[in-house]
Amino acid sequence: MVTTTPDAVDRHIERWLPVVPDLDADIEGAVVRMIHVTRHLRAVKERVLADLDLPAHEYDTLHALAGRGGRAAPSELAADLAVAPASITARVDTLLRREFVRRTPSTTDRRRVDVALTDAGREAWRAAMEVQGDEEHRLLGALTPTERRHLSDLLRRVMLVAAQPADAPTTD
Amino acid sequence: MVTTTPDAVDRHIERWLPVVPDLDADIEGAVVRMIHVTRHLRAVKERVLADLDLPAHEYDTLHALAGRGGRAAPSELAADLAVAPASITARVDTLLRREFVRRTPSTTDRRRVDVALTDAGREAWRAAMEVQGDEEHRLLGALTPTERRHLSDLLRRVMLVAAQPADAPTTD
DNA sequence: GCAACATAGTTCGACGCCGAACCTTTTAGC
DNA sequence: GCTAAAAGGTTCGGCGTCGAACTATGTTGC
Repeated sequence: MVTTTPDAVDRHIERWLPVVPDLDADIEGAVVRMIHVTRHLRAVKERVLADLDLPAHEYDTLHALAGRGGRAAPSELAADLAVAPASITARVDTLLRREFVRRTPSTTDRRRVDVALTDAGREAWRAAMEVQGDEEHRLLGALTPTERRHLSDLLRRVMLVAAQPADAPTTD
Repeated sequence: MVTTTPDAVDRHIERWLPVVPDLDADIEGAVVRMIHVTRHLRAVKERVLADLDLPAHEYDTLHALAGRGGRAAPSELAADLAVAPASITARVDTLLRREFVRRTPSTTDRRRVDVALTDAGREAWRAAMEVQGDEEHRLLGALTPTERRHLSDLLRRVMLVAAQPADAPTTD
């Protein structure tokens, strides 16, 4: 007996159960659904930002920059975005061409470089922010506030395990 | 008062609240955690499969193939993997080089092509299957079976909204 | 001081992905 | 039958990502 309509993942699991009998429907279901939801959000974001001529990865970079008050080192952006340093170089290059960002060498430590949001960059970010997150609200709107809290809490506990190395002692 | 240890996402939200005051901590928290967990799983999978000299995307392709009984059309794989048809051509090309797969033109409809798992391919898939999913179990092991069911159910409801177009009437 | 090492960023080469154009075969219309 | 449209795959060109090698600057130990 099912209290809700089956979704694509229920069908996915049903299809796989015969070939992998020892499949935990809840584990597989949760994982596959997280993958689908994140992929969906990314796709919608990409579509929505297309109207502003702003690829998602450029928006992400502006966002990370804004999160640090509008100026940061490439290495900081790389860490915040969980991306290779080489990618930051490339992203900043293209943001430079659109004048969304300035790249100035540090005077105190001449290895360092400072990446700073221009007014145009901050404006583009703000405009994208407006429309951004709407889809997240729509999706999570399927749940009540209490359920959302619950979901967030469950995921936090999963996160904490993820942050621990696989062979660490379980500190129950 | 917090019943669990704060995680990286709690810190993320705390850092962003000042700059985006109308931020729903539970929505943002759930979304960002899903993104982190899926990214983590992908990274671990990549590392684990590296021992078998099997990039994740090749494993995924073998997996999709196995899910269809060992033979499928490129277009079916593209649909199952949510990937462009051109990518399938490339993936099958490299799997061919490793003899994990056979590509035979259909005799009945000569536009069609049949991609089939070889014994070596099925064996590689099985070996990867063994180690695959361990990390999923470890992460979700942070929850009790009941909580996992609950998590999966909450995510299903989110999925169902995602599958609906944004402007569809909410069929409460 | 100076040699050895560490750190910050960039350049380079290779890879996977995608959309668009393309080729071939099949199906539909008449 | 024959032409027009549709369908299945592949090729092509461009882009983003990454790891590794490289350059330039700082730091440390003696």
